[in-house]
Amino acid sequence: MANLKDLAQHLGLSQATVSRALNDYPTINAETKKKVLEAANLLNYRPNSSARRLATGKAGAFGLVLPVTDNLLTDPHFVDFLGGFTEALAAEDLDVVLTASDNPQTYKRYAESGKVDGLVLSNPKIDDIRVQILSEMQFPFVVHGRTSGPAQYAFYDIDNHGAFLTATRHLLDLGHRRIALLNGTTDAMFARSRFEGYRDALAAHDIKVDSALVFNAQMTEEQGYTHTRILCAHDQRPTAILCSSALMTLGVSRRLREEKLQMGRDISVISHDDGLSSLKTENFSVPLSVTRAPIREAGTEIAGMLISRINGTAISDLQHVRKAELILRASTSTAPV
Amino acid sequence: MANLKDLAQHLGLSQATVSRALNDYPTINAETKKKVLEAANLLNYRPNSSARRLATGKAGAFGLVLPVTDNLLTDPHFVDFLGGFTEALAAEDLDVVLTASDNPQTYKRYAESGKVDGLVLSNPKIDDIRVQILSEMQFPFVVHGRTSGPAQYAFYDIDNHGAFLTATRHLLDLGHRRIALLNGTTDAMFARSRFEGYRDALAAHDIKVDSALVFNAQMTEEQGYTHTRILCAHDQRPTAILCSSALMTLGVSRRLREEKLQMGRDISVISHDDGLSSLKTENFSVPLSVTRAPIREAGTEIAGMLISRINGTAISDLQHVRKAELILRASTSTAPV
DNA sequence: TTGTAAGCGTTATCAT
DNA sequence: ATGATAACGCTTACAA
Repeated sequence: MANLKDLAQHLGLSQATVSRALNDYPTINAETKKKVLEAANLLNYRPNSSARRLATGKAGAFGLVLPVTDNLLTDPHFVDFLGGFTEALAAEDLDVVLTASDNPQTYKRYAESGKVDGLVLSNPKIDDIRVQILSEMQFPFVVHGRTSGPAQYAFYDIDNHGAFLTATRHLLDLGHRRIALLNGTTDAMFARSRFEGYRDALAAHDIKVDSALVFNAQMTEEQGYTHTRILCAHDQRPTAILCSSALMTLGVSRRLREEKLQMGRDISVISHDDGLSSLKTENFSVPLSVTRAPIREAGTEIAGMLISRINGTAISDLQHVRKAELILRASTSTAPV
Repeated sequence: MANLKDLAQHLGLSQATVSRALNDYPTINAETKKKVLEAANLLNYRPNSSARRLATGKAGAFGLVLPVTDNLLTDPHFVDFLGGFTEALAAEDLDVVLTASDNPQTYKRYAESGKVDGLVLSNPKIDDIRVQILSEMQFPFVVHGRTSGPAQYAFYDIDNHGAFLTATRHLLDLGHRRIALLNGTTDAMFARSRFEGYRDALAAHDIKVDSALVFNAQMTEEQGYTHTRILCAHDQRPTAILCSSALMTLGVSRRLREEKLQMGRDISVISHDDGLSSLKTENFSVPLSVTRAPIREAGTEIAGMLISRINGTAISDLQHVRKAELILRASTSTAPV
C-alpha cells in the first residue's frame, strides 16, 4: 500500500505539498491539487490514521465506556442511543471507540491514552465520580443525563421531572388517587428526577407518597411483571401505574392480563417511551399513553455537542434539556368510582 | 502529562530501557523494572496509543461496521452481540471501533486506514461482496454467520439449518401439517438456511412448501403481528408457526391474542431464541418453545477468533458452527384434530 | 543489561 | 505555491 512518500516520489513533489493538497490547504495550486488527487486514487493511497493522529494530536474518535454492571450492554435503550450517535459521527468521518469496564479510573486512563478526543458519559449516577474525574482533567465530555446539584459540565438530558409531573398530574385530573410508580434503580439520577416529578404532582393535591406504591428496579420485562404482581396483591391496589420504561411496561402488561385487568379500563398506565424502534408503544395490545422522548435523538445531539465542545464551545452553551411530550392513547382513562 | 522521554529523564535511563521495562521484556533487570514501574505510577505516565500504534503497526482494536440500512443499529440482537464482543476484548485490553456505513467500500478503506487490526462482518448476505473484498486484501476478519457456498473464510455461525429442521420435525411429529414460517428477509443467509431446514423436514413427510405460509420480513414486533394477521385470515389457517426471532414472536403473540387463539392449545409456536437478556422467551404469557443459541456467545467467541486469526491461526481452524438446542415449553402441543 | 539511533507516516514550521 | 526539515511519542535493531 502506498504511503505519502511513495505518492510524493511518484509525483515528483514534496511530501509537504502532497499532504497539503490532500488536506485542502488554501495555498495550493489547483492544477497540482488535481494531479495529486488523481495519483492518490491511482496508487490507492490511504492515509495512515495512527501517523496522522500522532502528528495532529487528534484521535478522530469519541469514546463510550460501557459500564458492564449496569447491564448497559444488554439494554435495548443503549443500542438506540448508539445508533444515533454513531451515525451522526460517521457523517463527520469520526469513529466511535467502545470499551467495557466498571472502573471509574478507566475513564481517566482512556482519556489520557489519546485514543479518543472526547467521551460520552452514560447512565450518570446521582453523585457521579466520573464527572469529577473528567472535569478535573479538563477532558472534553458530554453527559447523557445529569447528576444532582448544579451542572458545571456539558450535558443532554430530557426533562424527567417535568415529564413525570405532567403524567402524574394527568392521572390526578382523571380522578386517580392511588398511583404507583415503577422506576429505575435508586442510584440513577433520572429515576430520582422522575420520582420528584411524581411526588410534586401528588403534593399539589395534598397526597403523600405511599412507599408501598413506589418501586425501584432494573427496567426489564421481568421486573415489570414482578412488581405489578405485588401491586395487584395489595388490599387497595392502585388504579394507575406510572412506568419508567416501555420494556418494563411489557411486563406490567403481561401481569395485568393474568390479573384479568384491562389496561385503560380497569387500570390506567402511562409509560415512559424512549422511542425504541424495536418496541413501539403504539403497538401494545392496548396502545400506551406515554411520555415520549426518543433516545436516539440524544445520540445524535450528543455527537454534535461533543464536536462543538472540542471546537471550543463553552460548557454553558452545551447544556440541553429536552421536553418529553405526553401522548395519550388507550391505556389511560378516568379512575373507576 | 508525562511521556516516555520525561520518564526516562526522571529516572536517568534511556527511553529504550524504560520502554522495555514497561513492556515486560525478558532482558530487563528486576530492580530497574521495579523503579520504572514506580516512577511511571508517580508521574502518571500513560503511553500514547497513536505513537505506539505507529511504531508497532498494530492498532489494538477491532472494528465493526454498522450497516445502517439493515437496522442493525436498532436491532436488539446487535446489542447482545456487542456486549459479548466488547467484554471479551476489554479483557485483553483491546478496543472496539464502530463505524456506520452502507458502502461495502467502507470496509476496504477502513481496513487500510490502520485503525483496526481486524473486522467483524455482521449480517452476511447470501452472496456477500464484503467477504470477497476483505479476502482479496488478506485482511483478518471473522464473519458472524455464513454466505452461501463453501466458506474460505473464518466464521462463527449457528446451525440454522439443523435448528429449523429439528423444530419443523418436532411439529410434524406432533401431527401438524400446515406449518407457517415467519422468517428474516430473503437476502440474509441465515434466513435461507432456516428455510431450507424447514423445507427439508417437510419434504421428509412428502409435504411441499406452501408459499402462502412462508413470509420473509424484518424481524420486528410489527411484522410478526401483521403476518400473523394475514396467516389467520387464511381459509385454512396454519396449526403451527415457526418464527425466526423472539421479537417478532412478540407480535405473533399479540395478534393471536386478538384472534382469541391460545398459543400451545389452538396453535403451536416455536420461536428462535437468541438469548436476548432483555426479552426472555420463558417469560412470554405462554412460555415459548424455542430453538436456542445465545447471540452474546457469538460475540465472545468471535472476539477470541479474531485474536487467534491475527496471531496466525489458519482459517480452516476458525470455522465454528454452534448447534442450537430445541427447548420445549408451553407454546407447542399436538395438532388439533 | 542498557544505550544509541533509526524508523513508523503524518503534519507543521520556516524558508524560499 | 512549494520544499526541507523538524516534530509527534513510541518501538526495535544494532551496539556496547
